[in-house]
Amino acid sequence: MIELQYVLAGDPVRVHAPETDADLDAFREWFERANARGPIAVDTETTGLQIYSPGYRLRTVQFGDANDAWVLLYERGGHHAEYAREALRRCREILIHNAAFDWLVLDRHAGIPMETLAPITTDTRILATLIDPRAPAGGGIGTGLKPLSAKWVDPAAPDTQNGLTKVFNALGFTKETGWALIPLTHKTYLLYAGLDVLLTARLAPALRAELVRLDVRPALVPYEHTLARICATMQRRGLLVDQDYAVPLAGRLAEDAERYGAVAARYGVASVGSPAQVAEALAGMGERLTERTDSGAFKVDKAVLLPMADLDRDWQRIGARDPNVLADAVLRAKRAGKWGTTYAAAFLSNADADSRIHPTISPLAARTGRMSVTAGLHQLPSSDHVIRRAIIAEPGHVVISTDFQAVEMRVLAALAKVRRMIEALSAGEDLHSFTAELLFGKDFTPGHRKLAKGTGLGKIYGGGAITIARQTGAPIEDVQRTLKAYDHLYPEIRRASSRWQRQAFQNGMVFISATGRRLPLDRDRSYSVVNYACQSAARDLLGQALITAEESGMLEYMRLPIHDEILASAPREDSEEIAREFERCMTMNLYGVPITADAEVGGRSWGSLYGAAE
DNA sequence: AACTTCACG
DNA sequence: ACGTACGTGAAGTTT
Repeated sequence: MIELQYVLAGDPVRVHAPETDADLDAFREWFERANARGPIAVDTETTGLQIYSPGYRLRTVQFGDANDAWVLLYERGGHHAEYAREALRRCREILIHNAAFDWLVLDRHAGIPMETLAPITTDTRILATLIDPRAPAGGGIGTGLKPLSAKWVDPAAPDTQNGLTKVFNALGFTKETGWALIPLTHKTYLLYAGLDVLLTARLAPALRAELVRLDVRPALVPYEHTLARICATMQRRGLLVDQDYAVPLAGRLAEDAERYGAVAARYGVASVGSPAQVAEALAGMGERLTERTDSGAFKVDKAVLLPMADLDRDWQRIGARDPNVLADAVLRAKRAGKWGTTYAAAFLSNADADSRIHPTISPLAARTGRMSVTAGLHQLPSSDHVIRRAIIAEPGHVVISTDFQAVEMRVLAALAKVRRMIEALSAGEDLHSFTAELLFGKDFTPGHRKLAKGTGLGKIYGGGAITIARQTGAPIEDVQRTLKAYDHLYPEIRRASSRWQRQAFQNGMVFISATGRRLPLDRDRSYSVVNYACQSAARDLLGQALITAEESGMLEYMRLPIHDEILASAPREDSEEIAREFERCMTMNLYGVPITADAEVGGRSWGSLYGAAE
């Protein structure tokens, strides 16, 4: 037995790594007692983060309570692996920090189905996020094990991840390769593996006490754990990449990027990704750059370059000036480059041996509670079908996309009790048309509706006339007039904004959402409370829809949540019926305001919903 | 690591 | 008193 000592918050703690069968029996004895006493903290060490990549290995499985950690050398197989699996099957209650990762690792590499662990798991990361959802960049301490342990367990608790990186480097490995290459019984590796469960075990009661102290709605805890399980199930399933389509697509886009890059090079721009080079070359051609970035450099983004290339926001010729050839080349080179690398090539490199992408779906990611998805799948171009065409439904299936209709506006109407909005929505009216008619009369144009829509969204985001004008393309005077009329028409929005800001100020700059979620506000932009309230409540409507859909047996078809949409893959012959079921699951009522959903049944590829042939 | 840009809801 | 676009993930360049 390898035995290591450490001191946490003044208490001596022990890390044990069984080597012989007798050592493993000692583990089993400890486990039986600890398992009867209370929750067991669980963690794994693996060769990396790409759970579905070939050659991926589960190296250790750790079990622990507040004082003892046991690091089982799973990689050695035999009894080491058997004892770990047996313990996992026998656990009554477990604590994991960021459970989805370990669920999926153990599901894939230890044969422990996620479905057996999820119902007995408390995820300390979920608890921490319900206390403060902010990332360090957003002003919070973050939800990593290190910062949380420093705050709640021991300010001197080591940063086990960073500490290991240093060890890796000292051994001649890198941050990436070290996880796979470090000798299994390296003392620091075992110590830190053990500390992670000791810290998690100590974190859980502290976080629970804080949730009680802050009076956070208890129902949020099981709700978030259910969503974590549903999202992890979708992650495990993954999405199919059409290799035969994606491979040539990546090549074609790379060629396009190179061709347009060569044009830019003729004008002195060696690298189109360098704003400084682009700005200098454009200035040298006599173009006047006026907009500046936060740091004072000249801005040369798409909004600046499109008009210079005489293109509108849809890349159509305006006919207002001679197009600047460099601006045009930079725009095209950058778009082809981004689409090629961030999407097409990434699909291929992210796909597993079965051509499936398993994006990390974080159900509780943004400070508003919104979900996030990796591998670019939340940001695929929607203006064109070429990229989405590469993602396909299962063989014999078609793609179904069901989305809420104008959900954030409906949420605003419900939360701010906007009388005329509620009346219109209850009568089944199209909200933006309704607003346009009230503002511009019966003969309002599609442009008027667009302006009404842009102003409504601007209201939710907290935008001003200038920004809304830039977004909608409408003249500033029209926008200013519409904004004024909007306030007159729906006075409850401004009143709710003031009320919510006041509530937040009186509650330590934390707004409590409709579902009881804590939403910290930035003091200098408290106006954003309207956005936070709407975005957060809309996220919880999607969360509820995911849960309802699972209860209706739809989970096997679900592939991805996308803020106001559920993407699914379903057998072609049942697709219409399943689409109607998704609509039912997403149809609900928020304080008397109908929340409605609309399903679209496509062909084999996601691109079919964006104009692709199939 | 910071900055800039670009893709989405 | 007035006005402020919100939230993400990913890639490339510069420091």
